[in-house]
Amino acid sequence: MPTAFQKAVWEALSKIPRGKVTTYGHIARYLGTKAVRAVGTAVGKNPYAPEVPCHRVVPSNGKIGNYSGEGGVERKIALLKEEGVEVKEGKVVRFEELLFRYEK
DNA sequence: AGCGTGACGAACT
DNA sequence: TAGTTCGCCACGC
Repeated sequence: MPTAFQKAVWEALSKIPRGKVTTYGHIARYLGTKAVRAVGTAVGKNPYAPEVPCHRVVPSNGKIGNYSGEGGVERKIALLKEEGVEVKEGKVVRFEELLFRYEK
């Protein structure tokens, strides 16, 4: 049974447009919490992947971060590339340009 | 209620 | 610049 917090996180994920990425920090800010770790925990337990684009979430340093789904990080990178997000040497290329910013 | 863990972030050394 | 420390809080035990 998903908690209200997790549903909120997944809903935020679903707002990310194809070919873009966002960060855990942005999601946390959007949800009104300072605990990005809680967001990471919730995203990691996403049972709807890849229906919910959890692979479009990366750390604020522009790297890929982690992925609990099938194939791990490599799979995450493959999914991003298919959407037009370039990934080189474990990090997102032109990260700031591809960064999706939530509206308040 | 307390403790450890976690797909992180920012500050500090 | 890299590595460490602390903070954050949801969740399971």
